[in-house]
Amino acid sequence: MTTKCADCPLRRQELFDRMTEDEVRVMQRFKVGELKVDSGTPLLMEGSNSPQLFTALRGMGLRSKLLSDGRRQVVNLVLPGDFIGLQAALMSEMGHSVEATTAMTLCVFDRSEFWSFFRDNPRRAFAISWLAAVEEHFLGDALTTLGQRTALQAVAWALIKVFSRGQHLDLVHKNRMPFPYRQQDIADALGLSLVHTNRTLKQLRERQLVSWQDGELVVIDPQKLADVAMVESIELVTRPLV
Amino acid sequence: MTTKCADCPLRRQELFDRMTEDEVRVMQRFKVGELKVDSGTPLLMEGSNSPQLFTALRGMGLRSKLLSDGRRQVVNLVLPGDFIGLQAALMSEMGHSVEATTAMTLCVFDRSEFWSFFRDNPRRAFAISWLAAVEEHFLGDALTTLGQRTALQAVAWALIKVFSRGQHLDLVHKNRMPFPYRQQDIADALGLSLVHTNRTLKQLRERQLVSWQDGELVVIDPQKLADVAMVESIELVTRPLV
DNA sequence: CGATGGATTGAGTCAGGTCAAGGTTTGTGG
DNA sequence: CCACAAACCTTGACCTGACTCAATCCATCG
Repeated sequence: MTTKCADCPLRRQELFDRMTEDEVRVMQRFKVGELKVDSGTPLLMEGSNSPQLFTALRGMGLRSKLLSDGRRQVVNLVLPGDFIGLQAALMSEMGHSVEATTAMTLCVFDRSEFWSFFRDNPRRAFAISWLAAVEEHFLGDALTTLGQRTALQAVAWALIKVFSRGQHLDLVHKNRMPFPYRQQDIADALGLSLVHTNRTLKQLRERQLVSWQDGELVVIDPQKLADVAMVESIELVTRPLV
Repeated sequence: MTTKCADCPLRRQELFDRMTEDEVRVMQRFKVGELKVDSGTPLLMEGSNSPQLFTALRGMGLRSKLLSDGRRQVVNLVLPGDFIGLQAALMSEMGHSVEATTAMTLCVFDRSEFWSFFRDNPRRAFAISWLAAVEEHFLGDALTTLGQRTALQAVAWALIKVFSRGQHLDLVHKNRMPFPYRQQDIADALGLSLVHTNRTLKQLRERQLVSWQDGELVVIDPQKLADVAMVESIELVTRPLV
């Protein structure tokens, strides 16, 4: 039994823009099913032209690129509400791979329907472009982190960033949120070695800013962490859900 | 006297997708004028909500973000055909600043017309989203460069990337293209210090791969340069022009 | 109970950073 | 036409943040 878009638990969160009933109907028609995958499952491959597009409903994942010599760059994390396959939909090739880090539930859309969906629903089309622009914005920030921040600032930046996303998704309870990634994932996201990432986390722990163990992230003082990260504002911007 | 979209010199280049006559008319209606600026002129500021959007017609520029302590990250270069202000159009705030490096000529569009333009012209809307996706793709590559490549590979990557863009724009003649940036710009783009960028360029020069002086970039052996950069393919993907 | 995947820590090295000093070119005012 | 300044490029010397290599520890699991 798949979740009806009308009953979508995500749409209720304040993070996501309100949708008209019409839009909900349109989404429901576009949605062809639901997919449940185990942790570790690859969802899309870099360079592939997937026939399916997804929206993460439950669970977490990550987007990454592989270099020919095996080095890996984690491009972003995937959290509930994230649209997966935008590049495949618009261009026709993914620029990165996506895999499930935890078990995930995904809404499935049919890529072949994408163009008519886009053409006939300008408001939804705009929402999709909006998502692309947000991702571009995020990647600009990430680039700045890798290029300009020190390891300490970078790790702090990454953690405050996910934590803030977690807050908006109601994943945070009493400063705690589930964070099922490995240190290697964060290292690969920040262009740091595993060892140095580990030492840097230790430093943040000793400074009483964060602790991260057993898949749980605890941010003791978000503001102080943001200061270390040199992040100016952590404001809520509502976003469309697709 | 402004350039008519019908006579747009860019549209003729094979890099850009063909447009229907109807699309050209629509673009012409959306275009409100032309802007000429001197080198060094700021075009859009990070965080601003510009009333104007642009397409670069002639000249080069760059996109950058500033950190609160003055460090700068160059996010991308701006070459003819690039759309400027996408983020302002879709979200309502730029994630980076844009400035002219050389004198530039820009097509000017009215942001307040953007939504109706987007709504009434799904094919053009799709083209815009396509551009956003391409930018996202590029930024993923750039992130991988900063995160995983060595300084030598990174500089090689940056140079082969612009050179390849230059080729598609007919800026290259006999392996030479205009390249009006400062070494500091490239350093800021790659998260390297100026000094190290300079030494790295020297190495590439000594290896007979590239030379760059007096605002002119000469790539002696593109394939070898791509090898150093660990770039697999440098293929032509046509793109829409807005 | 050994095997496997992750986290942690120590020791030594190096890629890339910082500091500092010229060199060149271009533009400007006297 | 020259002197001076400003902007950029280049090189040397030295330093350090982050990397690599290598153990060790700890859970989980078949």
